[in-house]
Amino acid sequence: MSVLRHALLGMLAKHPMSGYDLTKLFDLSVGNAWSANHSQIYPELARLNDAGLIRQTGENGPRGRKTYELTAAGLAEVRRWLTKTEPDRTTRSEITLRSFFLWLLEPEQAREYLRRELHLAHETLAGLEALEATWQPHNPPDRAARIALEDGIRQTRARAEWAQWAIQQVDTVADSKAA
Amino acid sequence: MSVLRHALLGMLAKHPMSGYDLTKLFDLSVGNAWSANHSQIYPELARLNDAGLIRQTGENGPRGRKTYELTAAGLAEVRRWLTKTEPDRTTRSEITLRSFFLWLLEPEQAREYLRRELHLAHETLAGLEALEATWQPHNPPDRAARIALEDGIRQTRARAEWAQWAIQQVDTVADSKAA
DNA sequence: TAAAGCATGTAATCCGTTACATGATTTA
DNA sequence: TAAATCATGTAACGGATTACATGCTTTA
Repeated sequence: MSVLRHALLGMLAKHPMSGYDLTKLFDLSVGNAWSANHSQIYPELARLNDAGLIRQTGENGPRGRKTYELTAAGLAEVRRWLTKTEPDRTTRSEITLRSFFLWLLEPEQAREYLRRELHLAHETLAGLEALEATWQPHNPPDRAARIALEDGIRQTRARAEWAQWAIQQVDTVADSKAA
Repeated sequence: MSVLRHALLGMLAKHPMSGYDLTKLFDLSVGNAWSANHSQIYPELARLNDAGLIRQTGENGPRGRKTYELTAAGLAEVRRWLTKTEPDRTTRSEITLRSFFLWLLEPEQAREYLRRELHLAHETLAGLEALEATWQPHNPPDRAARIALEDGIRQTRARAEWAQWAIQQVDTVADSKAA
């Protein structure tokens, strides 16, 4: 059932990796869609190994590094997950939640909150667009990553535009009161 | 620290409500931003009551209904949360995560996945826009809810447009291979 | 040689979901 | 009178974060 399980299998489908590599990936590209800490990853890798969905390749490296590769059963399992199970589509956004309660603040405080979100969204967007600019996908995994990146860009842009719009709403109401 | 705690306080700021009412609210308006089950809400209300942030108003109703109202300390706490603490901005999107792994599927399976997301986003969008159309906010809480709703609309629209774009990407690659 | 980075693991705690459990009232 | 809805609670389990814990290797 678990998402992390299948995320790990999917990431190992590209090429063999260690728990450390996977942890770093969750901080970078994949991190825009899902995150996980090493403390969650290592035990899960051990379970996937026991289940025969991944297998440790050869020896441990000089620093105790363990590299895992996907097995045929593991690949079949990612594909089953992608085609036969429904993703959880519930979204949890603390940003949106907080906006429900902006009426509890002074207009200037509400504006401050929204301006900060606008600023942060712009920053994130700049980072993603910089990544996009240098991204010339020439193979299937990179093309898929490009599609995932595009989603991040569009979501972030939508958030920035929303914050801009919301600031105007607060301004309009504050103006009508001042008048 | 917890988000649920402050969500409950914020919701009770509008007017007194029972755990049952709050549970329903998490399924409706607020549900687009955050969700919670009654099994999580009831114990949390008991804790908030013990902490003096909310208070039970008068008697239990005929069906054992307990209505809670926000205390002055509770209101101060929501405001502190909104102005002095940072929201968690990490997004977890199983939809986006899965798109990283679309290269493991046949193009037609990938298209099917994206078409379904497109369809569902359109459905959600239609629902939110219908809500928007009937929403004439005349008071501060409703204006804030309108801002939150706008975020949901824009995020959902961005997701739909992304799915459309992604289908084209898959088509283009599939075509270039067929040619 | 000290700091930064590589590399893996376990334990405690918290949050969220699912399941279990009960009982009153309204409506068909 | 049976079903739907109102209404509240607890318990078990699983997933995620934070903290604890260790040790090697490369670089400044």
